Order: sequence, then structure tokens, then C-alpha cells
Amino acid sequence: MLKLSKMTDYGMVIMATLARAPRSLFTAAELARETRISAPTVAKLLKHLARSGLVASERGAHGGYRLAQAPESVDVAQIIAALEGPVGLTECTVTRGSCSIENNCGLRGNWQVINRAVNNALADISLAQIAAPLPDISLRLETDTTAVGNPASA
Amino acid sequence: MLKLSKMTDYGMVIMATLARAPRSLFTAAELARETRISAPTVAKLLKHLARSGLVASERGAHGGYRLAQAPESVDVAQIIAALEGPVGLTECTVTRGSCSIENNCGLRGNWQVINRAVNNALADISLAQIAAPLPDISLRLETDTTAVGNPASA
DNA sequence: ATCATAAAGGACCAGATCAGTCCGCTTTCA
DNA sequence: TGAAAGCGGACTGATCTGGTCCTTTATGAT
Repeated sequence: MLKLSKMTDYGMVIMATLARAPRSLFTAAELARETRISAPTVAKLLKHLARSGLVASERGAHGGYRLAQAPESVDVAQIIAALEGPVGLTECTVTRGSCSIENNCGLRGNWQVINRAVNNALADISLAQIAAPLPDISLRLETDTTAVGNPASA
Repeated sequence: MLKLSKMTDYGMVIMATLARAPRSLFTAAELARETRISAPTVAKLLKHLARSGLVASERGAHGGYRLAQAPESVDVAQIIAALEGPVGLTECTVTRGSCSIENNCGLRGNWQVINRAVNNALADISLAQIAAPLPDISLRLETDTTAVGNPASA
């Protein structure tokens, strides 16, 4: 299905939550409550996000996490990369010599281009757009907006 | 890493091989030899590809597989969809009600747009381009063609 | 007719990966 | 000094993936 891991998905939700109050400090527990994701999982994710510099942490009694950068300057590709490594549809484009066919195949170069195309698609979308209550991004990315319908109103 | 399954990867190699002789009939065994992928695996893949209409099969003594459509009119997104279902980065965009957060999340609509962007990137590349010995596709998709080097010469 | 070839379909298994939890340690503030 | 909160990693159970095998069906050749 070419889907990203649930963890990454959760991570995106957490990032979106942080992005709606970009300057505020949240404890892991608060974020767990807000997102309905289990506390240990949230904690784990936040550690990863902190290590890759997407969120800033403050330790100690009144510690917590906050976004490290403005929501507008973070993109989806970055978040995905932080949580599951760089986008690479095939093994061979990331780790050479990992595929038994490598010699016969000859598609390697082409895959690399495809990866870049996908990556660009993801890099075109900012965290701010993801966090926005609703459409916003529908317009500029695609004319055909089938099935995006969703009657929310802040 | 947002990668597709090895099976899909192999499937792509098989499709590329078929595409280099679009009218010829290949037995599963021949394709296995040519691609260096194990025979049972190739057979399995071909079954899937046949069911989704990307390859045509002929049973019986002189049977085999051939491409069902011209390489130019098949795209990467189709092949991926055939082998691992429709592109959908998150569960919720494919199967509603599968995510425990679904209500709180609010990103669903946005994800759908992202999926479409990725899908378009993949649909922009034809099987013919994938099967081409080399660059071809480098130019039109991306200016930055770092590391596509590969000294093949049919 | 019968046999060999080849695809169709599905059952099956071992191993890897993933989601999720838990622990002990460190830092900060009251 | 103790409570709150992050840090780092180990661990486990369940799911999924890759890969194999077997039986059945269809076709062509002898």
C-alpha cells in the first residue's frame, strides 16, 4: 500500500498538535491526552523528534516540548525522514549492494529519479498546511479534489 | 523509509523485462532466469500481475506471459497499485474507522491530498521509461540528477 | 488418448519488522 | 530532598513479508 508506519503517522499528528500552538510548551502527558495516543508511545516519538531537531525539549520540573521551528518552515518530507529515514522506494537506492539482482536490474538510476519526485511532492507540503483545520492545501496541489469532502468548521 | 515491498520491486523488474520485448511470450521460468529472481517468486508475481490485467497469460503447453498493454501506456503507479494496493500513506485514507484517533486527528482530508500528490508523481512515469536502459527520465522530472551515473551500454 | 508443459490458485512456514511497554537514570524546580 | 519531567535503551508479542510447495486446470504434441 506504500504506507508509512503507524509511528510516523502518530508523529505527524503530534507535530500538527504542536504546530497549532507553536510557542507553547507541552508535556508528553499533555500531548498524549490531547491526541489520544498512549503516553509511552507519545514519549517515544517525542524523543525521536527531539533528536532530529524538529522539536525542542526542556528538561526538569517544568519541562516539556515545543516546536523547534516555525510550522511554515518544516515540511512533511522532513518529518517522515526524521521518523523513518530518508524516502527511498527501493532498498538499492539507499543501501548499495543490498539487492541480489542489482547487476541485472539496471533500474537503479531510474528509481533514484522516482524517489526524488516523490520526495519533492512531500517537501511541497508544510507542517503549517498539515496542521490547518482543513482544506487550504487542496487548491494549490491538485485540481482534482475528489473525496476530500469533510464538514468541519473550526 | 517509505519503501515499497521487495515483491513490488521485483514485480517492477519483471515488468521492465517484459517491456523490452513487448510482444514476446515468456514463460515464468524464462523470466526467472533472465531477472535472476527465484522461479516460485516470479510465478507468484506474474499471477498477481495477470489478475490485475497488466500482463496477459496463455495457458497450456506453449503458454507464457506477455505485456497486456503498450509499455508507454502503463505507469509506475498502476504497477504499484496492482501489487500492493492503492497508494495511501496512512491507514485512514484507505480504510475508514481503522484508526483509534480518527476523530481527534483532523488530518484525514489533508492526507488524501498528499496521497494524490505522491500518486501523481508516480503516475508521471511510464513503464517504457522505467524499462529504458538508462537516463531518459532524468531530464524531464528533475534538474538535480545527482548520483544517477551508471555505465551500462546495451 | 495420453503425456508433457505451463499457468492458476491457494496453503503454508520461518524470519523479520513493528507497535507498544517498561525500566532505571538525569535534570530542574520548589 | 523530593517530585516532575525528559533521556536512553531493552524487551516482548503480534503482525506482516518473503518465499516455498502442492494440487488443479488448460493446451499442444505424440
